[in-house]
Amino acid sequence: MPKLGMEPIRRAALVKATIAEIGARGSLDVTVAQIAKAAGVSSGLAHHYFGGKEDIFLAAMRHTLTVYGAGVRAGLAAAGTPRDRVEAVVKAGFSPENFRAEVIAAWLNFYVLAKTSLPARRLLIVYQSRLRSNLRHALRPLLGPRAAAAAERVAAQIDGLYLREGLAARDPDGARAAAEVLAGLDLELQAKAAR
Amino acid sequence: MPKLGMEPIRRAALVKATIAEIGARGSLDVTVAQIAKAAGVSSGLAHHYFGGKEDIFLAAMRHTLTVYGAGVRAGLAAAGTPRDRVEAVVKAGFSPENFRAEVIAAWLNFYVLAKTSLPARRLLIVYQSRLRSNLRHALRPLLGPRAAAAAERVAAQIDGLYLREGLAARDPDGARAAAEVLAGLDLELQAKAAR
DNA sequence: TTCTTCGTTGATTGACGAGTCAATAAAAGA
DNA sequence: TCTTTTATTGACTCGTCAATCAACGAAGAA
Repeated sequence: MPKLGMEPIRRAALVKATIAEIGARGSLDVTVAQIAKAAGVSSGLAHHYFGGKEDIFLAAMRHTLTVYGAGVRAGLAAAGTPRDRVEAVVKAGFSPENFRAEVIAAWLNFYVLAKTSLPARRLLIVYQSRLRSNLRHALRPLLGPRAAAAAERVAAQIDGLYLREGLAARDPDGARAAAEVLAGLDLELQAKAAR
Repeated sequence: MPKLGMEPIRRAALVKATIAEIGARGSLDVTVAQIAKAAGVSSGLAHHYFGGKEDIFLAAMRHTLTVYGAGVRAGLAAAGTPRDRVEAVVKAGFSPENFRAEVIAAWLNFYVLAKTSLPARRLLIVYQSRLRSNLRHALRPLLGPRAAAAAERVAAQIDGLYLREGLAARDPDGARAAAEVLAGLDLELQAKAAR
């Protein structure tokens, strides 16, 4: 059986299974055995490729962050105007890829993990910093010195909408959430114009 | 020893200890034994007065919600102008009483619990509904038909700021967070005025 | 005083789960 | 062919923790 080079395949399968299981059970108390089973391997193998449970979660977290980051970059690359750039950053967070029940449940899990795991906390802080940085840069041409404060508000809105959606899924495609944040953005622009 | 009427005292002590332990450990994996010890009683007693661990958490949740609700009502009662009413609702969430590391950690815990426990989910939904309702009513005189959308944005900002503060405490008295939300509120008012 | 009820303890049980380990099997290399 | 390396399993160990339970002490009732 053992064809060589299984490692990346297994790792990917386990990461995917981790997010899927968290979402499916709706619970964050997922056991290694459950994850392994969902990935079609034994629990021993999960420990073999990852050091332990926390490493599995961290890998899932990195994967989620990577997917999100790729979405942001793709959106930015396709954006023409500054306004497009802002929309790209906002919409990346609410894209069907990221704004799914499983992924949102995983995010919540990461916040919990970050309470006790230093690497997890670092990862989350990196994400938050990037999100704010992206928003600031995209908003700068539109709002000038007001960009920083506006970025904070928009970022908080995004996080808050994630939390709400995680509690009671009612916006499966994320369209409403994105529209809501962009409506808030328009307020920032109007306030600037009114000066 | 047993003086009569211990039940409410013990329940209160256990609820308080629950929130304190969650905050102190920084972890949401708090054991009944830890809570009981912090409350100065045995683990058996915790099971005696509450049915089980989940009931203890639910009681702590209800307590947190009650404290928060009382804060909102007190603020509203002291508010004169509509603007004061909005500020009261916002500031209640960031008052030193509610916006403490322990309480924020407890909130995160409740969100996790809500994923698996129906009563917990219901309680959180009640809270969210109340928050939005309070904001809508307070904003109505200021924004008219725009009040509902503005309330959603403000509520999302509040939740998002809680999440951020829970990750890396950097705003111990909540002053910055409250100011940030109120700055967002001013945008809503300016946009209305600019029509 | 005797009985009942409330308050309280801590040892115990039973379940569950993370992580280990010895064993097996298949490919690749010598 | 023989050996080494990689892949894989599942039983086992060890610890933890929620929940139970038998027992005890103290206050009030009869």
